[in-house]
Order: sequence, then structure tokens, then C-alpha cells
Amino acid sequence: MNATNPVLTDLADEAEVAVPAVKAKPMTAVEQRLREVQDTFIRRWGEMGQTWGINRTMAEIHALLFIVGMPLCTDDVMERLHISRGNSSMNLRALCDWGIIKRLHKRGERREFFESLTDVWEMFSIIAAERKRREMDPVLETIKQCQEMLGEQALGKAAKLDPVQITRQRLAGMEDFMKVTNKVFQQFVGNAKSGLTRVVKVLLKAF
Amino acid sequence: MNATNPVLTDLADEAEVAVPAVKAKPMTAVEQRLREVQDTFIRRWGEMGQTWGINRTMAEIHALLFIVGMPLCTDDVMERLHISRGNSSMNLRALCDWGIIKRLHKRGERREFFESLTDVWEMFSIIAAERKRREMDPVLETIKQCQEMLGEQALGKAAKLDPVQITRQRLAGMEDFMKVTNKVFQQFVGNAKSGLTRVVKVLLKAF
DNA sequence: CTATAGTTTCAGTACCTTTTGAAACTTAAG
DNA sequence: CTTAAGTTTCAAAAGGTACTGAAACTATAG
Repeated sequence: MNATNPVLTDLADEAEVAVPAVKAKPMTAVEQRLREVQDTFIRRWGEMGQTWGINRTMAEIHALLFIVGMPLCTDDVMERLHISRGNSSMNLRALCDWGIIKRLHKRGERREFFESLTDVWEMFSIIAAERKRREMDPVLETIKQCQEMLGEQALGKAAKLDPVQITRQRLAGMEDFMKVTNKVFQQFVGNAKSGLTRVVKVLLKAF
Repeated sequence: MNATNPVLTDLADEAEVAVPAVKAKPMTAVEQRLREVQDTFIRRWGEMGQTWGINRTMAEIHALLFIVGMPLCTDDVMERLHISRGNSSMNLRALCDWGIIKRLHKRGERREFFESLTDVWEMFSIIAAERKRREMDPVLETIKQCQEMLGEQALGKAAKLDPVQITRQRLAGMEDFMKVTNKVFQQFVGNAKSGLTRVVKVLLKAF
């Protein structure tokens, strides 16, 4: 993977010829090593994001800010990830909207910096809350709606194999599940680290 | 949503003219109502699937089999969802591979039928296990790999603001989180309904 | 006010995923 | 063996999503 020329590894085009580094301050061996590590992490995080329905670049930007652990500006992100200004800007904004990165003004600096939340538990908590709201709640609502539509109209026939009965049962089963899942999600919200570790402790003890 | 002509609602092209129903046995009012309900559910489930990185059609097929609650054959699925044979076939296979629907041979029938698992908890359990394996495990492995790469080489300088130190801390934080999450997922596997409800009871009591 | 540094937006393009439809394949029965 | 019913595969096309680059915009300093 990092076979050929480890010097200019910067996450994008590995097959590229090692450009003579236009205005490069050289970078020590340790710095190179660190960069490789960070890039490995970023790449993997991007891949995972994708399979969970999060666009790869957004996940990568977040991974970058998280793993580097210091504020970066738009241009830093662009250069490091080889993406355009527009892309960078949009995704940084989206991440801010999610609340898992923060804008940061430096005294005497014109441009803005961005910083990831530090606490992984808190980040997860925020994401869980938001996805619950956006994705589980609507399903629950739809189920309720379906149950109403199936209400008392055809309830007379209680024959065990009646298709209506079956669908009723399925809806009920799903509702049951979603309600409980929702509750669990809710426990996470606002509890962040403390709450979560408590949850986890309880869980692990119970088994 | 179900404004105009509720008769031929079959989930696909709502703007289409109501074709005189080529070989239709007419369908009672109750049957129509049931179909509407099922379609509503299917549609929503498909949408949700998409935001979780599952292709919409696959989610819809699963929703169909689940909500109808009786075995359907490939052609049933094709007709009901207005999708091609190839598409239907591929996705049915994929769902079987996941293990959340089952193949079913009917005596004296040539073609195959498919049936959803009934127990929502069991389905979730299966999905959770598989996604853990496919998506969390690789991340954990990458983190370990990163930690090794960052091993003892540059460990000398323990200055609090050393970039290497920061990245080390971030990796550790993420590892911590992923390990625990993994554990929780593991509790679900093979425990299905009984295990899960137990988990949930424990959780809800603790808060 | 103008000049400058930086950010956001967006139409067009590139890329990737999904779907189709038809051909190849499989299986069961005669 | 042949025929028929059904299933799977896959190249090509459609459909979507994400990215770019440049123009429009905003804010700050002089």
C-alpha cells in the first residue's frame, strides 16, 4: 500500500510522480510517519462513512480534523484532501450543522478555522440523536398512520390467516421494536460520555 | 398523497392513467385499503434504508415480504414493485445472503418463494452482527495498525502539544469507543428477542 | 469609498450505483 | 434426449450524487 515513494503521500493520487514540492518545507521523518498514519485513518473512516450513508468526503474531513486535533482552515483541508474549495466549504458547513465540528476565530486572523469535538462519545451522541430524529421518527409516524388506515373497518373478521390480520401483526411488531430502539437512543442524547459509559457498564455487567 | 384514483395504486407510477386492468380479478374495498397501507409502509421503509446505506429496492423488497407476511415468488415481487426480473432476482439473493429472508419450496410448485423472517428483533440482530463484522472490525484493525506505526519511534518527546501525542490520544479515544460499541453489538448477536428485550429492560431500569 | 482576503453558491461535468432486458444457464419432466 | 418453466448473469443505459471551478458575495482594513 505505501510501497513506492512514501515521501509525498498525501492521501490522494498515489500513482502520481513525486513533484519537486513547490514551496515545501522539507518535513522530518517523524512528520512523514505521522502523516501516513493520519492518512490511513482518514481513508478508512471515509470508507466506513460511505457504507453508513455518509458521503465519503464529509467523513474524511471530519476524520482529518479529529485525528489532527488542531484547528485547520479551509485551505488546509483542501490541500490535504485534494478537494476543491466548494466541496470543502459545503462539507465543513454541513459538519458544523451536525454539530460535530466547531468554527473558530483566531485573534488577528481573517480566515476561519475548524476544530473537531474531542470526545468520541459526545460525537456519537449527537449523531445518534439527529439520526433518530430524521430517520426513525418518520418511520414510527408512518406505522401509526398505517395502523389508523387499517383501523376498525375490516376488524370484524378475526380469522387467523386473514391478510389484514397478518399485516396488523407485522405493523405491531415493527412498532414495538422501533419504540424501544427509540427509547434507547434517547437515553444517549445529552448524556454523552458519562451517560454512555454508565449504559455500557450496566450492559456488560448484566451479561 | 392518495388523492386521485385509489383503485390501481401499486406503488410505482402514480401519475399513470388507470389502465383497464388486463386480467384483473377486481379486488374488494378491503383489499384495496390493505394494499394502500402496505405500499405506504414499503415506501417509507425504502426511504429509510437509503439513508442507512442500503439500496432502496432491496429495502422495499424486504419491506414487502415482511408486511405481506406470506411467501411471494419472483414475479409477485416484480409486479408489485414494478422492477425488472434481474433486479428482483439479484436483490432477493442478496437478502437471502443477509439471512433476513428465506427461500421456500412449495410442494408441486416449480418456482421458488420467498418469506421474510417474522421476528423484528431477530432481523435486527442479524443485521447488527453482519454490519459489525463488515464495518466496525476493519476500523478497529486500522486503528491498531496506526498505533503500531506510531509505536516507539517518536515516543521520546512527551510534550503535551506534540502533534504525535495528540494523534495518539485521538486514536486511543476512538479505539476505546469502538471496542465498547463492538461489545454491545456482540451482546445482541445470537440473543435475538430474549437477549435484546433483556438488554432493553436493564437499560430502561437503569435510568 | 476601494482594495483585499476570504467564503458561499451553483451550473455543468464527472463519476458511481442501480436498473434493465435479453441471453445463458439450470432443473424437472416427458 | 427435448421441451418447458424458471433463475441468474451481465453489458449497456439510465439515473443519481458528488465535485469542480468560477462567479457572486461578504467582511475587513485602509
